[in-house]
Amino acid sequence: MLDRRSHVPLHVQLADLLRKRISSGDLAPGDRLPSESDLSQTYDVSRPTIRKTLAALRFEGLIESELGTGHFVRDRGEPKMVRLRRGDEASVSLAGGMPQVVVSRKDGTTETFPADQVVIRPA
Amino acid sequence: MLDRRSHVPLHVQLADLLRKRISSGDLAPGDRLPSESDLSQTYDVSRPTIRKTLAALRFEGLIESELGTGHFVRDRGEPKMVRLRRGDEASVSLAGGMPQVVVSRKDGTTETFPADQVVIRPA
DNA sequence: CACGATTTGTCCGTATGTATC
DNA sequence: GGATACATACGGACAAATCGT
Repeated sequence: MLDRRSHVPLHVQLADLLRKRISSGDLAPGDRLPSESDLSQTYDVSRPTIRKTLAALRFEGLIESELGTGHFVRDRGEPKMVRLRRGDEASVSLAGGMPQVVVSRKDGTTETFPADQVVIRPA
Repeated sequence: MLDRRSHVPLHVQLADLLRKRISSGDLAPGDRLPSESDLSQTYDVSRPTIRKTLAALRFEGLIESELGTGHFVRDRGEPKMVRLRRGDEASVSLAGGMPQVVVSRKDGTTETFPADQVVIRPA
């Protein structure tokens, strides 16, 4: 499972492992992950290490976390199409919780979208 | 400084505070931030809380951390301009270390850029 | 409705390793 | 060698939200 002698941090190893379980379908969208205590026991690492792992997956948009309930594999719908007209521009904001794409329109208005669900196209 | 009675987590309050010190120029590019122990004392929070704050700023590209040396305000050059022609599309990848903008060209080639230094424009 | 169990969120303290000066 | 400083990992404590009894 995890290699303690490796110089790769445990939370990174564990994140890779869980990413594979998700992409393979072993953990499907909507599924609840084992609780942090369970994960802590089965992988024999501390809860802070578990939480660091889950924080990374949450940042990547792979899971959602609900207080008092659990961590769930996210259902990623169709990527939202964002079209840029002449004079518009888009950038990525990493501030705040989740990364977001900020679109500044020619008329001065701005829109924001979750960065992991956006495809940007011209026209 | 920090409001302990607020329901906003301390590391979030502190991150906001440091972001302002950076954007205001109080902390200029190249400057070394106070050590984690110093910050821990001056803001009267634990070192893990300090580290959570600095990790956020590092992820946003605001600071760099060097082992054994300190945390430094990053010198952010001009944002790189990425132009999208018809048939091109751009998306954001959060997997791996730093978020990146992936541009898929009409001809099948792809380019990647650090997400925090990119402005996307049509044409 | 009340209570307790479960689960995540936040915060603290500590220890060890390693790189830099 | 010694002091300083960041990286990783462990543990415990309490709060807040949810759910079943």
